[in-house]
Amino acid sequence: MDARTTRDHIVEAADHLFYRQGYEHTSFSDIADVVQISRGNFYFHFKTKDEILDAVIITRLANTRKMLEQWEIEGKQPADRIRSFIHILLANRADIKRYGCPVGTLCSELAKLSHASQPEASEQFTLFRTWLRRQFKLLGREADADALAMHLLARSQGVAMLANAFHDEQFIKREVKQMCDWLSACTAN
Amino acid sequence: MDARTTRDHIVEAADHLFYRQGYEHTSFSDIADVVQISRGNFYFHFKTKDEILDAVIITRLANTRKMLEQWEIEGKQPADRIRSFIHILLANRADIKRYGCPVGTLCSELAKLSHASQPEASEQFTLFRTWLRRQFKLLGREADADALAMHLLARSQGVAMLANAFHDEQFIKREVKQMCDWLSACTAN
DNA sequence: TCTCATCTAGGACGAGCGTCCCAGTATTCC
DNA sequence: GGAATACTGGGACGCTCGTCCTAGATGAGA
Repeated sequence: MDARTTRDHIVEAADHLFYRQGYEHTSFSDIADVVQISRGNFYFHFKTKDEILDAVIITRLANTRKMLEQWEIEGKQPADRIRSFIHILLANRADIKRYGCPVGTLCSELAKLSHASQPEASEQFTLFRTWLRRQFKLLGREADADALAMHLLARSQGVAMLANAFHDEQFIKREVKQMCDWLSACTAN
Repeated sequence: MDARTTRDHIVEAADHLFYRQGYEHTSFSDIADVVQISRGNFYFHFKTKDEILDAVIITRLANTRKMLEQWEIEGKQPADRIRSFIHILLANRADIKRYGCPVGTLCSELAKLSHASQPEASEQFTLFRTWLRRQFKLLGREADADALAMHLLARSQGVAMLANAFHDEQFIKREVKQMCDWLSACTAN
């Protein structure tokens, strides 16, 4: 296990814990326990907790970019691609029910902490927003593409929030169906 | 200043700080500083931090109930009442932009902390849900009243989340208008 | 084999946390 | 006026936190 992999393990564990317990509620010890290294060793890889957060955010951004590219390849029609976005709610519904949306919950936590990395966390929303906007433009909705992208983002965030609050997976399914119907109506226009 | 008012001041300050900084990030000292009492004195009124949280939630629930009753009186038509709900997003848009929705953010924070009071925090959503459901029933949407209530709740949560992430008040205005249009379409059906 | 950079474990540090105690001061009621 | 009660301030407690130091292990290249 060389330096890179140890570092990667730390980031991976931190990513996992930040999502499930929140950033502030996760301590160095928590992460060290998961990775099975001493807290002292930890310091060699990351000087501060903020550094870990930044590394986690960078990783998440990279993963999101990869996922969006994949959707772009897999979905031949823009509508298919947008449906891929909508369906992450279904794919991750068990986690969403328990922990909410990883993007949204981190953003709002960092906002309350007045944390310097809040803008970087929001960047993940921007990634989705830009990508969705492009798809809607390809759908012929040049004029209101950004508004549609934001609208869809907001709806998925709201669904994640309530599914978490009520611990209700069924609600996700119902709303996903509605969003797909809404998308079809958009295409028809 | 008798016991009741001091206690009320503490709850009021805690409510304020929990919203702006989050529950975990707010310390006894933070609250004591605002209320201008010593931390020792604090202990006389509340034995634990959880007790304060419970008091804050109870206060919020009471305020919400009062607000819903008020809307019920002011709005003659169910659609007017539902519009009152939608318009809190506008009325509180400055705070929402900076701190998100007080209900949603507390719920998701407590969910991550696996806090015992998470269900009580979610109760606030239930209050809105039940109230909205009744209004939709009065609108003649007996069959899908609950789904409509949840849908509207989710949309407002999503709007609050993104407005906070992007620090965008304008987005709130756009989405509020859309929600009102959606409501009109519901009535027309 | 020796050297040097990389990596590790363990623990020290100062600070802040939630909690708790207690001596002292008001206030109320007989 | 005295006693009981309600309330307050100051500070102690044990703990965990993020941070930081350092001696030693490891391994690759000369």
